[in-house]
Amino acid sequence: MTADEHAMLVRAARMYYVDDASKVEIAETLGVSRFKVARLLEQARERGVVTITVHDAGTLVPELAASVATHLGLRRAVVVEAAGGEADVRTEVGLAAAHLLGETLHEGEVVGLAWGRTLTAMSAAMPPLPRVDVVQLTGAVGADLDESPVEVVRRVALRSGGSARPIFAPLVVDDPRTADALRRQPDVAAALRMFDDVTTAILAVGSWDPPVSQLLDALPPGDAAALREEGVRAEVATILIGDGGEVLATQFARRCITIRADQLRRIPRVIAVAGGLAKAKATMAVARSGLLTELVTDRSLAEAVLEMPPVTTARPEA
Amino acid sequence: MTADEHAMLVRAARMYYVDDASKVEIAETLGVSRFKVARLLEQARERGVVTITVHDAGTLVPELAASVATHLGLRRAVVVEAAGGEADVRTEVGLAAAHLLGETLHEGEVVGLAWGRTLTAMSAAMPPLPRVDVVQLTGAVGADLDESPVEVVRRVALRSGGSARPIFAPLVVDDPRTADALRRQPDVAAALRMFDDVTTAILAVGSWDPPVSQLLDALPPGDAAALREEGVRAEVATILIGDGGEVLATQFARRCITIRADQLRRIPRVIAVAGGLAKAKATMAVARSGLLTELVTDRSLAEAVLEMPPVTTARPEA
DNA sequence: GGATATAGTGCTCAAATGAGCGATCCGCAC
DNA sequence: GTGCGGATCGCTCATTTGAGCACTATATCC
Repeated sequence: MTADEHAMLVRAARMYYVDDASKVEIAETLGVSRFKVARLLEQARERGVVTITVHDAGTLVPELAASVATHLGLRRAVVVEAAGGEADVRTEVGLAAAHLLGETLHEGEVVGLAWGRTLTAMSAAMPPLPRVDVVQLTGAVGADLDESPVEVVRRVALRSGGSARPIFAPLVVDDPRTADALRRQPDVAAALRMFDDVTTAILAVGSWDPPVSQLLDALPPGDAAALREEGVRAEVATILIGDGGEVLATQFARRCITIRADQLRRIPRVIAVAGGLAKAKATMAVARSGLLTELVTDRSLAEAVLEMPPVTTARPEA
Repeated sequence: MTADEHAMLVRAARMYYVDDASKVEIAETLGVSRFKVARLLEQARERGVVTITVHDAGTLVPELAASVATHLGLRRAVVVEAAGGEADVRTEVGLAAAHLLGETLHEGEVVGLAWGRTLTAMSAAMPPLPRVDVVQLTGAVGADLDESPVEVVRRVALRSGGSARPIFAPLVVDDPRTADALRRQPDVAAALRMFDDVTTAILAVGSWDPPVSQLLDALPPGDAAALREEGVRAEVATILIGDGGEVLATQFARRCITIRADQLRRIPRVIAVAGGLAKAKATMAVARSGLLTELVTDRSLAEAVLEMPPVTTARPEA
């Protein structure tokens, strides 16, 4: 093909697709028949001079969602399309979780929130909610106020008009004694008592292998290495989980201000929010733990967990 | 907008743009009127759910080319669109240079070739050429055989069916004495004699500030620093040039096996090939040197040099 | 309640477009 | 020259599509 032909291809493509000119107009401008123009445009698409992309990020994939729910023994799953990097995936999955809450929360519920970048994204996209009370399920971590559990709780409560019960205490402290003392703090104790009233909990999934976890990032290297030795592969709300879904009762737990697995198990609705291939193994482990009732995720994670053996021990129906 | 509406938008867009379904078909599938479908598709484009891109890389921009030729005092300029990174720009500009040669070389010419990644790209895209003899204008540099001047010469000669006269000697040696000895080598001497017969020379432009030059990369750091001190800002075929276009006669030149500026000036047609914003200043300097008669470049470099003061000292007509 | 925007919907009719077809042109073998 | 693909071109005719308009539902203000 000559340079002239190519130039004509590009010119026709510009006029048709960018300037919305009709093929007849283009034909007149270029001095060729309208049929020629049609053939040029056809070629332009074949050769990749013109590319048309449909961005389906954010679209629900109900068929996949149904398979995933069955496969993981959950009452419901939500699967969205997501493209791009980790941050984009988090935004999409967070948005989907926000929508899910917007559509399914009932007035008067008590919502428990863990934290993580995905939940930060969720709280940022939260639509108006019915009046619910919101409680933080774990202590606070990290210096970045914008991503802290407190902020997540604040924003969700704001959208609902209900009360917010944050926990102004560190998630992990140096020894069990300090943790006990903190738990006795009136404000903290009030939050912990509220755990028994939670009707819907929202959790992010942390992966330890590969390491995609805000908790893991925040932990002192010594702790992280020791826990990994003990078989930790995933975590939700600072509850540590092994590959087979077993909840690992570690000394570490005594140093954390957070909800316990037995408490979480009594909550009627527990939603995990996690996207991206890297979190697939961890999400599978969490699903096996039987702590969850629902999952919000993206296509890549959904397809990955469907490749793994199904979860057989379903959580009892609510 | 609800998630359902969004899903419908995406679905309609997929069917129309990807599967080439008619709006009537889509209307039937989705159970809405064809007008609704038309409006959905309109929205899809407005909202960026559907994006249409016309890739015009490689298209000539004749208006710019004319301005650049005038501005730089050249007989001709070729300007192409190029998008993407440095490598993409080199490919496009190289392709344009290859086309230019394919269209303008005459049988029996003697073509002199310098080297550089742009010229490597050019030689890779070379169309069949009339029978011409090809001579290498500089010694060889670097370990990468694929990018060596010898390879460039070989490929161009191959496309034309004419003879190739490579220079199997290093471009730079440690002292002038060695260089002299090399220049007396029969094969090298034959090439050097051929410089006087060259009718068309093709040169890449090396930039020293910012540093975008294969020569600069290949030079010992000591040499490079010293030459930069002497005011070198650009180079073509190892001829070193200052900001004002002055050819810098350095001791360094005596250690190089390469064409001299005075020889280059006697060649009737000297084409520089260079693309990318980073090479704009260097290309301008080379243009001021009066060594060139033509330039092949991309839009970004063309627009950049048009922002600089014009070249007043044109090279005499051939 | 009633008047008035406002957005969304589906219609008609004319213009734009695609599918398929025969005409034409070119390169090549005989 | 003659005959034979193969490619390209522009035609007709049926289908698809867009522009503009009238209609309806909903919200909003008086």
